[in-house]
Amino acid sequence: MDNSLTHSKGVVRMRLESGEENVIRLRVPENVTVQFNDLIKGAVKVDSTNIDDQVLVKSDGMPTYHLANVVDDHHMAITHVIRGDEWIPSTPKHILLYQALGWQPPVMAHLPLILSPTGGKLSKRSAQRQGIPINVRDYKAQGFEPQAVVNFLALLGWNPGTEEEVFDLEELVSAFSLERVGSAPAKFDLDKLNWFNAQHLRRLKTGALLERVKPFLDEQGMVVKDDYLRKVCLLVHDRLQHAKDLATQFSYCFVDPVAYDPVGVKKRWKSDAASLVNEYSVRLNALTSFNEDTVESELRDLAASREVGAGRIIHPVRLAVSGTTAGPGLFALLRVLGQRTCVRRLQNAVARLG
RNA sequence: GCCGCGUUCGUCUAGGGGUUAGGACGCCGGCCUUUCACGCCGGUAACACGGGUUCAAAUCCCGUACGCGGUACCA
Repeated sequence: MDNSLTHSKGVVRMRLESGEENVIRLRVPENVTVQFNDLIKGAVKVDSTNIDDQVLVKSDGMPTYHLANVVDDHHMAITHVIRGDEWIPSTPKHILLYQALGWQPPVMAHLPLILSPTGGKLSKRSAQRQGIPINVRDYKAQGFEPQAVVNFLALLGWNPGTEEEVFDLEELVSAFSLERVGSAPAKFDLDKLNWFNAQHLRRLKTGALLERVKPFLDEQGMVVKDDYLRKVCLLVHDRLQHAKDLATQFSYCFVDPVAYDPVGVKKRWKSDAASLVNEYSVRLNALTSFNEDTVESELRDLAASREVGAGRIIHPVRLAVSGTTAGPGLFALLRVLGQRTCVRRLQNAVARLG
């Protein structure tokens, strides 16, 4: 020990006057129990022998966090300190400081930590390795709904006491209380976040969805008129999990398919496909009123006259028009794509798939 | 090492002396359907372990194990 307590006053004064560097520490009382009542953890007790004499003012004259924090909070009249679990060990130091300064400590609440899915705290590095966005910017870039992220995070450690779990911000604000925050750490679950995202996306009105989705279309260099985009949104709204899905998974709503899913081709493009699709395209082209009903009755009519099941035409047409085997109801899709586009794509597929 | 905080399905959690231990995500099956989603219905799966206390313990107490955090003139 080399401090002012271990030397005579004379020596201390001499060393001070000689300009020797020094720090100012908190003199932690010996053998007392420092206790505080945490709103989340309950009573936390620490023996003062486990607390070092904390540096309060560094040798360069700057206060340490511990001092600054306490002084700041007091002067700002802070009533509640709500922070992560990792601060629990320094809280007794702060309590001691409040006592030393003769101030009333604020209410303390220590939130459980968010852990990586593999355990351990969710650091930037561990998160990235597991495909978990870490910066708010990354959540935006990946098309996460702000409300979904907040909702998901809020339910990590807190629960409303009911079985409700999808909350928008306002609902959350009125439902939340520190009393219902648990004290065990929680692992980040990307699957569940994705689910929350889909829930929140579905709650969006079409107009709002439009705005969410546009940046991702821009990113892909897709220029789309609002009224067409609106129709597409109406068509696929329930099938989106992330805002960017429209520009990726449903890109065929905006550009002709560049390839046809090989598995789908094998399964659905039978020997009579080209002939059926070709004939359907001729019929569509001749339509004077192009809507869901007319494209459907043309198709069923064709199926009947060729004596095949409707599926024998529906599946190849879907493949021709979207390049995939999955998607919205075919007739609604055709209606949205429009007559010219449908005819063109059907012809292309006949030419390319034979 | 020492100090602290934790431990209910794989994950998020409800429940806190007597419950068929509830819900959600995921997964599996079914229904719907031209496909895939959505939706709906059903299934899978948990009280870390050992001692107490008690008529009765997932629930209260102690210990162990395990996990996490903190141990700076960082925040």
